[in-house]
Amino acid sequence: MTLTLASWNVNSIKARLPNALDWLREAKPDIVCLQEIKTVDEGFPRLEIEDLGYNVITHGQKSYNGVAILSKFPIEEALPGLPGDESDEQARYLEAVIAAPNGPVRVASIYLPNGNPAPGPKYDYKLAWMDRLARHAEDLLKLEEPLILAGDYNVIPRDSDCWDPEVWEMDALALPQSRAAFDRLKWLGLTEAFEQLDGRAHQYTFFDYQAGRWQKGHGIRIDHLLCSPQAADRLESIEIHKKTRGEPKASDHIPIVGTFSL
DNA sequence: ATGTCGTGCTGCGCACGA
Repeated sequence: MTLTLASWNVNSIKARLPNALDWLREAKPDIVCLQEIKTVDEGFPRLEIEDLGYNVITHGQKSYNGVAILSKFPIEEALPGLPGDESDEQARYLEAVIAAPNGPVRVASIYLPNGNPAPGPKYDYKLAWMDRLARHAEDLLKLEEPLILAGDYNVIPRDSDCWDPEVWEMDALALPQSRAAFDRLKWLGLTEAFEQLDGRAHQYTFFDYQAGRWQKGHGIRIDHLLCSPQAADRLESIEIHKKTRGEPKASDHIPIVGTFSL
């Protein structure tokens, strides 16, 4: 029995609906973590996606951000919002317990703040958010269950995860403090799926719309699956569905899909 | 230095975020 879990920043689910439906029909992932749905819950095209056999939960917001989880299996619990700051109004985190056939799997859809320009208040917010994520992940790891934190982390883990490190040197996605905060998640005991099973350089999940980045092959790898030991042990493959980026009206992000023997 | 998308209002072009 295998379980496939995907993460995809769709950059507006309404603008991306035809692309998303096509990809769901073709890739048939069991669980999908979506980011940047850019709509309130009521605006999410729930019926169209339910028609493909998914249960749907959303944590939406007007215009910006917003995350969702789609699951072919029942969703037992929905936990919107990252703990640790009651005053944070940005919809960037949605956690769920999913009743997979071989037992519960805990999943979170994560849209980590971009943080530019750095330094500045937006970068401070990014680092504070990452600190909250680490503290929450520490709690979740104590549960010792299969856990996958999937999303747009807005962190380029290594220089070889972009086409030109000099372009990104001063950027919030690649600054040493951002990488250190990402590393901290791994030191807690989370395994980054692509690094673990593939690890090749220059395998990108994002190509900016601007400056012909896609045409030039100038991308970055910023969408990641972070797995607890109970999930990492069961990780069988990891794939970046690059084809989606070449479709008309594509998202600037590409789905990343993990297969687990769970 | 710039490039392109998507959203929503100050609205039919602009500001903002990425």
